[in-house]
Amino acid sequence: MSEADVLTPAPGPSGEALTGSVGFLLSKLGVGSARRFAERLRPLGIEPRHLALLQMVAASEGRSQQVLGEALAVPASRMVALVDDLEQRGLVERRLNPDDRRMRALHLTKKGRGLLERALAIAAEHESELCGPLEPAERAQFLALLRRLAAGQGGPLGVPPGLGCPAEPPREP
Amino acid sequence: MSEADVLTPAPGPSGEALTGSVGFLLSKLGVGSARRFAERLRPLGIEPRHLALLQMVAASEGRSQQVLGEALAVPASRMVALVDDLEQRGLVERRLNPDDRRMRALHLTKKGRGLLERALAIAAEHESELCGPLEPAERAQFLALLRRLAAGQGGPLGVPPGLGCPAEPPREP
DNA sequence: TATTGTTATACTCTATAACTATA
DNA sequence: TATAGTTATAGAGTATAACAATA
Repeated sequence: MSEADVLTPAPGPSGEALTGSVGFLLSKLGVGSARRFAERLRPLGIEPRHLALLQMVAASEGRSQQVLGEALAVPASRMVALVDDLEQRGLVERRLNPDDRRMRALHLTKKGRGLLERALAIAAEHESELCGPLEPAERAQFLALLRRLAAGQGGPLGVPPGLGCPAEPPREP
Repeated sequence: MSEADVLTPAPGPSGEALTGSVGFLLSKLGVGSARRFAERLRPLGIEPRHLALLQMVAASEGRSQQVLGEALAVPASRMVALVDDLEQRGLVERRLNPDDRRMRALHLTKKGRGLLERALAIAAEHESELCGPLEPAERAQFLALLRRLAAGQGGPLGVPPGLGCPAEPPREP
């Protein structure tokens, strides 16, 4: 067959209209960043979704699964698996509430606290790498613009977006 | 039960460390933007992934499925379903290549061309809405910063990110 | 024998809705 | 009866690998 005719590396610019748009770049950068962050987190044995929950628990210890699930916009049945993961790794405890024994109050273990710290350090690293191409002033400006856009979208700010689909689509060849 | 104790609306700031980060906001904005874009596209009967393919076909008509699949980083078996969708809607044609009858050369139909134009108009609308909170100068600056970051990540620029997971997680209550 | 496109299988992830225990 | 949490079921979507036609 004629390689030059059919196997040309890439079929052209494919549409500057999209590849140069804010929406396209935002989506591409967001997905790429999330994927690399998940990879950085992997040595710790958790995924970004677990970190989101760990932070929630740390920020308001002793809450029930239901309350945290609502705050994270995660359905109850998924919360079970999420908390199971963290509990199996000894990062979080389910404590029975003596007043209402239907509820499980979530608490961080010492191990969980330590891991959360390490995870946040990794997040800071990731942030630096991500913003590497920008000067400090540009980085601050970029962050400010991102905040303006996020505010324009409405909705609760603290709710993570990625809980809807797997944090890192399997990539091993 | 004591509502004030357990049902407090949101368990606090939940971790400024993440919610204020570039990575978090990028991911959140990217996902949100993609979701709303998919909704805008729905009346046309296509999803963002179809638009990406339509653009590819338009940019280099007559290529084989395999070539386009590689350019979009989409595995062959998924290309089949993607092209099926577009063909069933009469937007794209599979033409047999007389020289090598294993290949299907992809061509846009007249209807496909018309729909592509409308979709691009919708994309422009979406872009304007997304950037609504920014002044024109800020918008240009923001786009420039996004491009710098995207360049820093390496990899082909035109490859869309969202083809890995469903463009719009089902949301009907 | 190698390659293009297709189909089939198995797997992962999710939400919905029963189910258990407490209230 | 209603609620917190759990489990079971079914559905969507994917990649891997077998397959058919053509080279």
